[in-house]
Amino acid sequence: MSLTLDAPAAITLADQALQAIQARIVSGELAPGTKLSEGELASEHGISRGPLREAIRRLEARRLVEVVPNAGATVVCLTHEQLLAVYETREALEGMACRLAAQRIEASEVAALHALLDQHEQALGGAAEARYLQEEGDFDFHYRIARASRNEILASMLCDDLYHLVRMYRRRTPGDHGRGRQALAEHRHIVDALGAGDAELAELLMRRHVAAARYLLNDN
Amino acid sequence: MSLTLDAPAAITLADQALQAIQARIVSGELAPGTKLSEGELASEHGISRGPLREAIRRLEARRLVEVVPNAGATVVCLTHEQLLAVYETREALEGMACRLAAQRIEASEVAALHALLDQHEQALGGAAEARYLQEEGDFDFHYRIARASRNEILASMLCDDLYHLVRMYRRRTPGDHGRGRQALAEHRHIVDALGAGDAELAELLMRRHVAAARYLLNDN
DNA sequence: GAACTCTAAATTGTAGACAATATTTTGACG
DNA sequence: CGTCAAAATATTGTCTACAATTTAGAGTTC
Repeated sequence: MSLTLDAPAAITLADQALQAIQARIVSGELAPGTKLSEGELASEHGISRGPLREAIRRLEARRLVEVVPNAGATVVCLTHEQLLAVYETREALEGMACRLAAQRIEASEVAALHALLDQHEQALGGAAEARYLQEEGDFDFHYRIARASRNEILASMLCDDLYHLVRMYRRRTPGDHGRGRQALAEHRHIVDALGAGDAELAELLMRRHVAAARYLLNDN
Repeated sequence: MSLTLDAPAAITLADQALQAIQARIVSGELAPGTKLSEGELASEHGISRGPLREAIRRLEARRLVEVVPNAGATVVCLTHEQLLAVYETREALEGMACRLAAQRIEASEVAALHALLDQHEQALGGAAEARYLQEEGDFDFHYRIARASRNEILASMLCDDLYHLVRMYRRRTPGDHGRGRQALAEHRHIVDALGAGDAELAELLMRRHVAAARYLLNDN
């Protein structure tokens, strides 16, 4: 189960560097605020500065790094307000994605979503390590709905830009103790709305779902 | 009156090339589907291939060009479905921007928006050439609301990505004969909702406004 | 005459060297 | 001792050259 929405088989060195560095940022190995030296990173990845610069600029476009001309790049360091802004944007985009998905999703995809939620339900009672898989499963859920919108631009903005930021900061927020069950119930209602083709309801439920996650950001 | 949301004073050659090529694409000089040869463009702009490649990749991130590894870049050529997708995404983002703006906009900004609309009203009866200014004025209106959302990510997605695509394809769609007055009326209602701090209504009106523009895409 | 193959030209990907700018260190002065 | 200034260092921006891949075309074969 690939979580990264059909990652294009990295052909060029810049592509490989992009994916490698992005993974290091999202995993936390390269913490927010870390300076990214071109020479250092290039030798670490065994490539020249040319392709590495290209990777850095693409990470900048994805909002994972910030580049100051003549001064270099640093891993993005979001303020609380900026993280709220990410969730506000998510709410708008995921809401629309869910609305469109309700109109365009296939029955087989709805069935697959229900199966995914069954899986989550079983993992919910499980051990502590199941928590990690559950978190990733949550992203899988949202990825699938983004794709089901049949809107490539919308899906790309969510999957290529915002989700990486959310993952990056999720491990830093305490939150969701006992929210697993609640989130699962919300997911189930969303899939029901998708299956019924109720676009209005699907959008409403998704927006509430994302908003609920946003409210948790304030309790820390 | 700068329409490009605080364009950072182009310091680096790559920045200058980005803005120059972007202008050529949006204006139609570089038509959709045009092959962008690195060597050719580099000599045209009097720079080396290095900075030019960087400009190309940033245009790719803004969805104005498409790059195929080892094959080169072409100016993006949207299908009708993809253009609809742009408007669907706009509806989601501008709706949320308008909702947030209603909560955060300052009285002086509301007054400035009314003044802008007064200007449009006068230009409406005017000559044919006023049409052009009116079109640009429409973008100015939307830019200001995006900024008033106080959400940098949301504003950047609209101003840096989507609006360029919309401008690029607006000149190709026949549409809005006599829609000027209607659009102006919608704008006025939106500003009224902003001034009243009615977030729900502001979002609803903006979404309808964008949706109305989208429907026009089908009549050609 | 159409289709395939192989060669040659052109274009993109990458590496390394140099120039320009920022940062750090060192020293002097108040 | 702290602060400012200037040189030394390090880092980024840019250019040129080379390698790898794709594309165009000539030639051949069926």
